[in-house]
Amino acid sequence: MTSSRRFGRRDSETSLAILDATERVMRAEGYGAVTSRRVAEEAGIRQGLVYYYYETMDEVLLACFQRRSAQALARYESEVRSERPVHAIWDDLTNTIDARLVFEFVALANHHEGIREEVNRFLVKTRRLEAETIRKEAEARGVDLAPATPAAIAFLMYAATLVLASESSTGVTEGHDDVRALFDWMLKRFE
Amino acid sequence: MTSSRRFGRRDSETSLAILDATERVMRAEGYGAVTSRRVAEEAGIRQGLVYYYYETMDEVLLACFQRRSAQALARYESEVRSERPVHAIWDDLTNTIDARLVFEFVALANHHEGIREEVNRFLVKTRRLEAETIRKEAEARGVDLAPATPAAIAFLMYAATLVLASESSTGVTEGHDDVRALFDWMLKRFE
DNA sequence: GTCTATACACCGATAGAC
DNA sequence: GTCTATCGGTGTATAGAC
Repeated sequence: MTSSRRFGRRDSETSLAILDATERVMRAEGYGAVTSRRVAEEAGIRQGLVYYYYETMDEVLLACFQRRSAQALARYESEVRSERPVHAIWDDLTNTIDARLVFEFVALANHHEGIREEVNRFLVKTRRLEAETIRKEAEARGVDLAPATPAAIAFLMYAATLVLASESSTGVTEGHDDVRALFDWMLKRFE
Repeated sequence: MTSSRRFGRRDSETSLAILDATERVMRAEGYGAVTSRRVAEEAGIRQGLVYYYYETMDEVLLACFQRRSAQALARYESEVRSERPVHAIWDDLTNTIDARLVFEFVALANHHEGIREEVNRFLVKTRRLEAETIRKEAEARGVDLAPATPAAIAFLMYAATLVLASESSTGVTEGHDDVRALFDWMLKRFE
C-alpha cells in the first residue's frame, strides 16, 4: 500500500533548509516541537512542502541525525590522522559536539527504532575508532595507561564532554574545572 | 487571571497513581508521550481527572521529578552515613537511578524552565554532597587521589553511570566493562 | 472525587491547482 | 517545485452532571 506521492531530492536547497530548521527547533524547543508546521515556519516555506521532500516527520528527524553523524564521523577520521589525534578528538568533543542536540537524539532513540539504530551504529563506530587511536598513540609514545584502558578512556571522554556541555548550557558547573584539569593531565601524557 | 478550578490533594492515591503512570509512559515512550490522555489511560482513570489534581501537564512533569529527586536525595543522605559511603553512592547510581528517566528529564530541562531549575538544584546539591563524602573518606583512609579530586570523581561517577545505563538500555556496551573495571579499581582504594 | 461532554488549537498527511 | 485547501485525529483545558 505504497503512496503515489513523489519526492524531491535530498540534496536540494529546500531540503537542506528543512534540516537546518529542524536542528534549530530541536535545540531551542526539543524534539516535541519538531512538527511540520513549526519546521516549515522556521525554514520560511509552507507546511505542505515538507512532505514533498520527506515522507513523514520521522524521516525528517532521521535525515537530520544522519547528516550530523556523517559530518562528525568525517571530522573524526580526519582527526585521528592528525599529529596529536587524542588532543584533536578531545577538542572536537569539547567544542564541536552540540550536547543539547545529542541529548534530544538519545532521548528520541529510547522510543524510536530508526533513530536508535543510527545512534547505536554511530556510537559503536566512533568509540572503536577513538579507542584504537588511543591504543596506538599510547603504544607509540610508551604511555602506560593502567589501570585505565583505551576503551575506558574513549568512553569517559565522550561521557564527560557530553555532561560537561549539557550542564554548562543550563548553568551547572559544579566540579567542571576539576574534571577538565584531570583530562588535561591525561592529555599531557600523550605529548 | 487565575482559574476558578479546585484541585485535589497531591498525596492522594489517585494523584500518586498519576505520577506512577507518568513515569511508566516516560520510560517507555519518552516525554513527548506524556499527554493527559495517555497518562490517564495508563493510570486507569479518565482524561479529565488529571486536571482535577494538576493544573497543567507541565505541573505533572514537575511533580514527577520532584518526587523522584526527593527520594534520591533521602537515599544519598542515608548512604553517606553508611560504613562504605563511596561504594554505597556508586551502587545507588548504578542500580537505583533510572538513567532513561534522567535522560528524559535533562532533555526536558533544556527547554522547560521549571524542570531546569529543579534539575539544577538537585545536581548541585548531590554533587557537593558526594564530593564532600569522597574528600572525607580519602582523608580518613589516607588515600591520595591525585591527579583527580573529590569533585572530579563525583562528576565522573555521575556522568559514567548515566551514560552506561543509557547505552545499555539501547544495546550499546562498547567499553562498558573497561569503565566498570576502572571504577572498581578506584573503589578498592576506599576499602 | 470521578465522570461525560465539549471548545478550540494543532498536527500529520494527502489532493490538486498553478 | 511550491502553493492552498482539507481530512481525521489528538492535544489541552474547562464546564457541569452525578
